[in-house]
Amino acid sequence: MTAGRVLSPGFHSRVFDIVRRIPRGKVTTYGRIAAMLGHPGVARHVGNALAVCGREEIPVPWHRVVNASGKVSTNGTDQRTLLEREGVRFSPNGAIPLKIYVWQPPEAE
DNA sequence: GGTTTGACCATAA
DNA sequence: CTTATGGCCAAAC
Repeated sequence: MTAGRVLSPGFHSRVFDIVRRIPRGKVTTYGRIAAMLGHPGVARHVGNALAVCGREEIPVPWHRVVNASGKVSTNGTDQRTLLEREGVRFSPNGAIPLKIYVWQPPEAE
C-alpha cells in the first residue's frame, strides 16, 4: 500500500452498515458500535454519523442506538416512542435495561 | 489547514 | 440519583 494512511475512509458509512444490522426490538450503544469498527474511542462519531443520517434522511434505524446509560441522547421523544413501539420497555427512571435489550452481534472480531 | 463542533464515555464528588 | 471535567477523533467551516 502506497501511503498506508487509511484509518477510516467514510466512517459514517460504516456506522450506517452496523446500525442497519440491528434487529427489531434490540438496541445498542454508541461506544459499542465504535468498538465493533475497531475504534473504542470514537463513540462521538457514531452519534454524529446518525445525526447526519437524520439530516440526509437516510433509511437507518437510528432510534435503536442509545448511549451507555441506556437513555436516549436525543431531545425529542420520538426515539423512545419508536423503541417502545418495537417492544422495548423502559425503566421507571427512563432508561433501558441494556442487560436485556442490548444487541449482541453473532460474531465479533 | 487550523479551529470548532458534537445524538459519547469514564471517572469523580 | 445528578453535576462536572477531561479525553477521544472524524467531519464541517
